[in-house]
Amino acid sequence: MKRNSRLSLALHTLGHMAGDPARLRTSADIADHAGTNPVVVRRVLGKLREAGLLASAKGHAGGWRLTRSPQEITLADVYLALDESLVARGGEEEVPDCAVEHRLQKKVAAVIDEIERNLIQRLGNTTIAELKDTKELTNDNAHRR
Amino acid sequence: MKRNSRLSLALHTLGHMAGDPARLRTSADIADHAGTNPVVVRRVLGKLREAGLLASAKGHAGGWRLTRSPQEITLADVYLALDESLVARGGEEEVPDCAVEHRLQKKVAAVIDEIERNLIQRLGNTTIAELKDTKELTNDNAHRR
DNA sequence: ACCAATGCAACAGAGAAGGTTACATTTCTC
DNA sequence: GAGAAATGTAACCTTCTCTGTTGCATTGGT
Repeated sequence: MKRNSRLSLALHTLGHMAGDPARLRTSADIADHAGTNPVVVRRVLGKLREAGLLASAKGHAGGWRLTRSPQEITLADVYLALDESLVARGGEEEVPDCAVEHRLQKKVAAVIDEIERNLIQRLGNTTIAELKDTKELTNDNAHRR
Repeated sequence: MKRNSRLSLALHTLGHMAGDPARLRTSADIADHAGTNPVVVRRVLGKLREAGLLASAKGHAGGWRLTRSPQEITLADVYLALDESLVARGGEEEVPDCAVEHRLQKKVAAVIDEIERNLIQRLGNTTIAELKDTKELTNDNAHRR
């Protein structure tokens, strides 16, 4: 994994969870499958827990599971939960004294915002149920929300 | 400046050049105005020269100028010249053995590609002439291409 | 000849992100 | 209650990317 690995890791994990929602998975299992570290997994999945997509159980038989049906979790939910932006914003904080700079920032910001909304809307059209294992995928397109 | 500074710097500079296309500007002047370093300016503007948007003259009275009318240079031209991506792609090179990962990459890649095309199209609707100083901006919306 | 500019390579420094270790805490099982 | 197995979290290292900087060769006008 390299870049956007948080989002990739999150979606990858949720995709597997969607295939067997009952199973409780440990961060060690997940890290093993994803080729990364349990702490990294907990960092990422912790964000999803804050957003209410996952629940974690501490202690001996602890682990992670979905809190909703896979059909009710879209890629947009995950994207927003990580508050990542695939669309990179600029410095934003600097108020320019230069007129060109000022006009430029407004123009670019407007485009970026629109693109971001567009992105979220498109991500909202796919659920994590559509990522799970093939044999279960076929008879599942019926109950999309 | 912080992130996306190459694109910002490029657009900022071209915005000023659009206000007075005849004037030859040195990288030192530009760097001074933009609050950065002449070498950084040359790096960025060099990309724009490769793309044919700018010409540079070496030697004593050297400097930079536009090669086309400001109305004929869109933000998309600049964006593409820098081959930057506001939309961050993932690792791309890794071919996953995992079915979920594979399906995921295809889904995400499709969305990203569409967003990127959308972005470029929108950027193509604005020319650098629309960034220049206000007094010259008013009577200039007439000859948009 | 001299000066002022670009072109370019090499390196330093900051910042972000993943990876890693360590440890406290929780909870199940015995 | 003891111990094992899990999360939660902080601290640190490493790597990567990008900007900034220095230095120098080259070019071209005066």
